[in-house]
Amino acid sequence: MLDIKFIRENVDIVQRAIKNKNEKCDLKMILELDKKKQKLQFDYDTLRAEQNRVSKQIPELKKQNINATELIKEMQNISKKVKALSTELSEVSVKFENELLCIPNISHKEVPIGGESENKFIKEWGSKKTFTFKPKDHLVLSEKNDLLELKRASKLTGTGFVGYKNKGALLERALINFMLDFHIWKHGYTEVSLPVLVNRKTMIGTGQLPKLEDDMYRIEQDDLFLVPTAEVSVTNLFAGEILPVKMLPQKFVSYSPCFRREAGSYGKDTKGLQRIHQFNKVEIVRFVQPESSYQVLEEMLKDAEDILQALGLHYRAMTLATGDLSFASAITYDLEVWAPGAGKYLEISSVSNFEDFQARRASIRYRDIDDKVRFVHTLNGSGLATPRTFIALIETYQNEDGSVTVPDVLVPYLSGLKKL
RNA sequence: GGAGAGGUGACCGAGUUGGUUGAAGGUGCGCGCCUGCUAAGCGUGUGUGGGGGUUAAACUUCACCGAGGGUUCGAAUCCCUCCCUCUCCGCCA
Repeated sequence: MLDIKFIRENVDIVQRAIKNKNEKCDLKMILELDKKKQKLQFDYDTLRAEQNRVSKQIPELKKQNINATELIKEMQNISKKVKALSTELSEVSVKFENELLCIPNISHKEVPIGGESENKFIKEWGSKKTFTFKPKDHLVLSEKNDLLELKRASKLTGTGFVGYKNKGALLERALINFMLDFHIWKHGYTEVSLPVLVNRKTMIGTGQLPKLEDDMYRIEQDDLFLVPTAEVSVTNLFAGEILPVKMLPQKFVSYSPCFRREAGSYGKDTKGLQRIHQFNKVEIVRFVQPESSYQVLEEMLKDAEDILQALGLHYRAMTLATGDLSFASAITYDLEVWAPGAGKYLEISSVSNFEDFQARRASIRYRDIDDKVRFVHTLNGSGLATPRTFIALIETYQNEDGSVTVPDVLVPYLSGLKKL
């Protein structure tokens, strides 16, 4: 959420930000609602002050045995007016708040403007592996080694739901543990394991709602949502709190299943593990003071990169252009891992700085050394999602006979198994 | 799911015949003093958000005692709905 004061004073900037992110919000209406709300608030306050003042006199009069029925009668009118104003005010306020929640975050000045084609290359690590044979894709390799349970899993739920099996299940579990351990012991994150079912307020806090309701799985009976990422539960951990400054920074790593309806993306990258409705991910989240968030963003990018490097997977890093940037993010780096069998890069991690956008929505603040209360900055990054890591890994480490060599760092996590 | 208890400021905890209680008291924390030692004492200050006001403060006003409604001239206090926590029972892993 943006600060309404900022919006009032920077209408052009906000308008441009909306356009750059291809959002549709009626900024003009929001400003009108804002004005209307302010006026109503003023009228209400004035009348209430009067009401409070007189109401205090009544017990005084009674004490002195003076008849107050006249005065009370008078006040009945004011009471009615107060009620009417209050109703109107809360109606306008609700409308205003709802509209305000639909304004996206403003992108950082270094973010390229435009659609996906404007995503900017930052760097790459390693190089596309060369093979003496034609590399197979993950579907063929999985079939050959009995790693996945695709058809039967979709029987259970539907298309877009997958199962891991045999050494494939082992490998996926190994990846999760390896990544968790890496972030905990090498990067100093604290692990949290939180509910994957969250309420509406929580989903609003991180910015999934109201905009993306159609992309979320919802349990209608209880009005709960399945999280699309652990970011949601972890970021909202401090919702509504004012943290003492000594509690900052906080760095969390959390493994969770993620649920995404992927509404409107049917037919795109649907093969195997590429785009699925449920997958596992290890997520890193940080709460920091504003002045350090951009330095921390770089650190987090490196944290995600470290995993790929440890696994020996070639990747490149991109800065997402405004049109590709998520609603709540100010800047996002995407890591794209090379999948030799598929012959393309797969988005495997997003590392984002939300600045105070989520903190405002979820009201996550801290008391600074000067005793002022300020919003924290929140950041998160995938570190990493397992399905595409799985793809890149088996495609990269495949042998001509279709077997897969386990990279050294994962061997201990596979109980010494060196080949799939 | 059934029965009961409860949700007040950073924390603990008063406040239920509605009215100087935005909230006693305590703890913690800030500042000052005293004293000097493994600490204590004394004084003083200490919520958030919105509006007005100021160069900035001061000051002023409104709202907030789980959330939302209602009753009333007036509600933390009464009524209704919902949420959450705890205890016991049942059920299930």
